[in-house]
Amino acid sequence: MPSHGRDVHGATKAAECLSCYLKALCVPQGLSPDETALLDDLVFPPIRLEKREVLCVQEAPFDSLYAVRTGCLKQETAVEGAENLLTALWLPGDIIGCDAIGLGRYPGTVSALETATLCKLPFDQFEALTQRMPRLRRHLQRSISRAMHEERLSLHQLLCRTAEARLAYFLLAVSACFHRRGYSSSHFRLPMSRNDIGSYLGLTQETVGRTLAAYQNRRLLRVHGREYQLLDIARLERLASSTGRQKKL
Amino acid sequence: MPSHGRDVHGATKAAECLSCYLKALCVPQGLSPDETALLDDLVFPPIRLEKREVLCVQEAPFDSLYAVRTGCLKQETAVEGAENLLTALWLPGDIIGCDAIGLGRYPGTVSALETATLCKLPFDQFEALTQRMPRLRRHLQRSISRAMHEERLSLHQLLCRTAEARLAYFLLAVSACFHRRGYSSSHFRLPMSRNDIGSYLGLTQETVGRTLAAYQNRRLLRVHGREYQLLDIARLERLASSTGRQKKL
DNA sequence: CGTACAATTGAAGCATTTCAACGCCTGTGG
DNA sequence: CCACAGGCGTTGAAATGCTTCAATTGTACG
Repeated sequence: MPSHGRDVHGATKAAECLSCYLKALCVPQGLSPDETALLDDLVFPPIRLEKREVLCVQEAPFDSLYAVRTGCLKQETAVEGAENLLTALWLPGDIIGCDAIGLGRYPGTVSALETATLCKLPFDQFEALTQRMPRLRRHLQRSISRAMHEERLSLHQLLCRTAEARLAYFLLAVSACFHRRGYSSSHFRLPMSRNDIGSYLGLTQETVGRTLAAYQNRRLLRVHGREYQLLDIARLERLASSTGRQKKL
Repeated sequence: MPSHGRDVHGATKAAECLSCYLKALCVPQGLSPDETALLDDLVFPPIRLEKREVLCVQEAPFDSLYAVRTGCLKQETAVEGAENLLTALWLPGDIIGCDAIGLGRYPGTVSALETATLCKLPFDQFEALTQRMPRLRRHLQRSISRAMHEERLSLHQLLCRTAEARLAYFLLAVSACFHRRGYSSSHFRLPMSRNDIGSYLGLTQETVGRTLAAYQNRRLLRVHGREYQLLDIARLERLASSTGRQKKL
């Protein structure tokens, strides 16, 4: 494990972190300048991952959280008796590793879907820092709790929905995420294969493709490879929040 | 909010909590006697909820965690555009409210499926206490992180599985939970209606019933109303860990 | 004993998977 | 330059599994 503190990167680190447009998402609001400086010391200079490069492998000991600055990463978990399952997807502003704290190991293999940059946050140092900055820990705890609820709710909703509703839900979630980061919410590139999407939603690649084609015929969106353009978000939202099935009275 | 500390219940509280067989699950291991005493002060005397009684309603401000001592509770979340969704299920030893910390509100209405007893843990006092006992907070954080991963994984697995595999998975999870608490793992009462189970797994009540009947015909288990007896756990496990579909190549 | 709710069963329709075939693009090696 | 392989996406047809709807039986509780 590399040494931390003010090393050769010391001069630029604070500047980078402060200028990072994700700052508000990674760290709690309302830290004093002193506190901010302390946190900055922890954050390593951004890591760059090329497409298909691996950040961590399943079962590797957990040691760091990572904040996504740019790009898109996926987590694949191998479960016995089945092939790999795409269990998580991270876009800019997300924090990787929250699901590894309890286990002490990374619960899946994380790799970049396209060139990505990340901030590394060694967890033991982060923990030590929270002794002096309780807000920091509370912030993380809240994020995790919130993510837990959102994920629980969305997955339970998806369980009883048709492919049509699942995909609409998924695309809108991605769209909302991009929007929050300042990107366009209606026009974006999602560098996942149909297979990846299917694995994430519990569908086959054929069904994903067919459903996208059906959307296009209905002028709800346009897809070209992995470029998506949402044309009628209101209608997509209606699709996403219905089960997709004919009402049962 | 009721006052805490050594009140009329002061004399019995510590004794109750120490004798609770769930203690190892609620509190971190290795606390000193002093620390244990401090924690005991926080825990209210067990609350008793009758069947169908409500612990908290959706959107109510979050103020306490609850540890389940006996009984079984469910969480129903109302989402617009659909009927209620059963989003969580708690058995003895589980902690209620982890998904409310981030939101600051309870994300669903929690009610007892049968008579239940609970320990109430006011969260602000718990937070204050963690200042003196970092282990306590770390313990909670780990539990939450672990639960997050387990839930993420299991729900993603369920998404691509047949009713047969979903039910087997569910019954084994319940069985394992009872086993961990010292109850029989093969013979238990699960006081949920077919509808509840269906809502939790994203199936209809008819499918749940039919699948249970099919299990019975294959001598995998016996069901009588809400009494379950697992006869062939090994075979159920094989069912649960396969998708239930004919292999794709 | 009767009502209300829960569970079961049957039949029909629908959605998704499976399997197979094809087109497209990219990179590789001749 | 072309030929070709491999990955990815698309499309079609058949089979499977689940839902829907409706009718019936069973069970709990006044």
